[in-house]
Amino acid sequence: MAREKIEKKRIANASARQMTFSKRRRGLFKKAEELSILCAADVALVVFSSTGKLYNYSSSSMEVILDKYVLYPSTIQKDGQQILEFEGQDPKRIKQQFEDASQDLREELEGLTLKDLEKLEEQFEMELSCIRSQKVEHLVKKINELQQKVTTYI
Amino acid sequence: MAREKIEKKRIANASARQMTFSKRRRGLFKKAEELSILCAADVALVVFSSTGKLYNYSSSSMEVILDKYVLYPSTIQKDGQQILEFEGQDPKRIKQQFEDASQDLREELEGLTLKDLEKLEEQFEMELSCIRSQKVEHLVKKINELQQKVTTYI
DNA sequence: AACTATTTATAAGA
DNA sequence: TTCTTATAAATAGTT
Repeated sequence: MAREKIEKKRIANASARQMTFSKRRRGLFKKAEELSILCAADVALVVFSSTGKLYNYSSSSMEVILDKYVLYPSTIQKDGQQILEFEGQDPKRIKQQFEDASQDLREELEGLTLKDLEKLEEQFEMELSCIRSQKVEHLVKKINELQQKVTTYI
Repeated sequence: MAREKIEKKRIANASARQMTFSKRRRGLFKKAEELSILCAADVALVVFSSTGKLYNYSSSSMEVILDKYVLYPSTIQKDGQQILEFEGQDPKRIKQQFEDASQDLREELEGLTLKDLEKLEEQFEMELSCIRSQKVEHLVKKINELQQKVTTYI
């Protein structure tokens, strides 16, 4: 896309290839970021140069996106550990996921020591309180909205 | 990059956002493929639309690239989803893992409805009680073992 | 690292 | 949704 059109195949000259890589890599990462911002998409991009150097971008947490990829319904389901994925899903499916997760959890709990169990318990309590505060926040928001409506119509 | 320049922020209108997503996604994937071919680079691209649909591209095997990413020397190994594997691990690391998981959870909770939150709460309570009963069972077992020892040595 | 002639991508309109 | 087209952006080769 410039002085001349180039063929869609590996650039033979190594230094030209390196230069093109450097320019196009920047372009690609910029486009990835723009897509994620403009369209509220979640984007993960991993690039290894031909010399093995890593470049990566992710609009949120790389781990979260890659986990989401791995656990995507049509993607091969290799491990059953994911218990936090339920965005925009059918409630029945969420329920099933939780039941599966519970089953997995029970199985995983078998081998743990008491100390492990106590740590886990503490952790779950933290997550529960996290959910509860979110719930409260949600309710507060709703109440404020109603309040707003009421004040508007008085 | 067309009739008008657009601001680098989330497109407010949903259908315009969808249209832009569709166009730019195609563009991004094309650029990713070009980079991999022209520059002999290994590229993995994962995109989730705001509606949760997955699009992905990889110049070779997605799994191989992602593994390479995870195992890359300087990549921070946070492992947010692996919350049940901590036997023999550094307590600080476990703590960090849990904090990361909580953070992820908080982020994921943002978009949920009250009903979703209530279901989640219920679920976490179930899992918590599951852990607790496991803990009790563990203690009972330990007590029985001690009892056994005591009876043996009397 | 900068420049610039072209090619590409794409926002808005049809 | 697909096509068209004016304009913005990316970039290949050059300096």
